[in-house]
Amino acid sequence: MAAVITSPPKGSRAARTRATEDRILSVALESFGTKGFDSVSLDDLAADLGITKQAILYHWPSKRVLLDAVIDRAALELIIEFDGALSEEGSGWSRVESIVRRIFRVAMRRPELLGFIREISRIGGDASLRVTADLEPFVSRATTYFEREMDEGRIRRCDSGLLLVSAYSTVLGAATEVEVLRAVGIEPTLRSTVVRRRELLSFLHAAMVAPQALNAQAPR
Amino acid sequence: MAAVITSPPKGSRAARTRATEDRILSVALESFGTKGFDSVSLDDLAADLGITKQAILYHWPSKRVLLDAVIDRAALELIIEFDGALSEEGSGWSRVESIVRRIFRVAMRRPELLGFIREISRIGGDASLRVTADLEPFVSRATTYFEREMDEGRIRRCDSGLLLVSAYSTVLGAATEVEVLRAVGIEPTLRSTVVRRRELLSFLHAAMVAPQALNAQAPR
DNA sequence: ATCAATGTTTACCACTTGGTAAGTGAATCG
DNA sequence: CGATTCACTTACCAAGTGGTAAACATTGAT
Repeated sequence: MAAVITSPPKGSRAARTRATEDRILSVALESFGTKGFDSVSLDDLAADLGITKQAILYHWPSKRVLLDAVIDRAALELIIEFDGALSEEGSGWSRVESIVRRIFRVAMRRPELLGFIREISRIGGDASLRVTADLEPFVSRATTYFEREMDEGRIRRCDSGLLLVSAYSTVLGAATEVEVLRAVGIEPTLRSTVVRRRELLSFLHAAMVAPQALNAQAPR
Repeated sequence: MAAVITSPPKGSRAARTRATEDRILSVALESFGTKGFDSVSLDDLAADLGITKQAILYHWPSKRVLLDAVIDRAALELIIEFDGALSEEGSGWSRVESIVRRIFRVAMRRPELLGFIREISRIGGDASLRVTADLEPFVSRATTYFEREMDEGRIRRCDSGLLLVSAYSTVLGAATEVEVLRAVGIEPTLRSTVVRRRELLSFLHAAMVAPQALNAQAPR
């Protein structure tokens, strides 16, 4: 996570540099996430940005290093999107529900972000390690949260890591398999998304909520 | 689905040709499924096969046409893997359970097959259309099956297409997100897979089985 | 005004890409 | 047996790849 938080004087050269780097990272994330890392050349990227490829290589010495920067940016955005959900008010289940809704919202509005994570998983190697490292604080926070919920009996006791990944992959799968929807003749509409989200919440509720948890209310 | 079923005389030239084409398709499916279509050059492919790239281009006029052939092969294998489950004995739920077990088995033994379908989804365009067309008979069969189960009250009534894709993407997600597993510090072992499959079956059971269905038994 | 640092472009390079053309040795067929 | 078809290789090619070098324009400090 190399992102610097402190912002330089507005309008300064440093600020403008950061702005173009931001623009590059943003377009790269979009392209890598939807088309795949190898399918996007630096020339493609530069053309999309209205600059030359050498301008990109000025800011990062190679395409591979640029990818690392995009990974950091993607992880940061993911954490921003989801981390807040962990701090929200409410009982165990309602917080889970809130996380699911967030993931669906992200999957609908920023499909390239989740697609990018998936792409990184496929690239494997150092890229995977990097995203793992970047997301570690969030994962650790989520795990701790689940553990506490279990301790207090609001969630059925189970392996918290497994629970996290099950929930993640389930939601991600359900939220992103748009092409599969098309394969069965369903144009992905808002309505079908709502239906599937409701189904999914019911799934998760059945799987996670401890039977004796009376402070958690079943969905639908 | 251009695959010819009739096999020519064994040992004949035509048979040997079909054998190398088979070998090429097999390696291409493996490579495209794990590394992605654009990440695998014809030279890479040929090197893996111990032949030259022009030998590949002799059998298919372009990389894109080869992809179509690989799509057909992947769809065929998928159908072979799953279609039998629809014909199996048992009540509504036990058949669903059997399908889920099959998908998990495929995800464990042939990850590149599911990875390839996902890759095709990302490529989109004609490739997606082709896999859609190839899988249509199976999808239609599965949908019909679900409709009948609903009519007979063994599965809760809902949109059968949505049910199919929900089940598919949920299972696929849970079965294939190995890298995400690693991200939360879980080395994918046989045990963790078993646990996740059990969780998932419980998910699906809750979502699909009609409450009044007494002939269906809840898992675990 | 000057000058150095900075961000970007033009020009270029070695290498890889998908694809073509022509040649070659073996199997098949008359 | 000889001609031919077939499966494949060697030899190329034009376009595109990531990356380097150097020229160039703009900014900010002196």
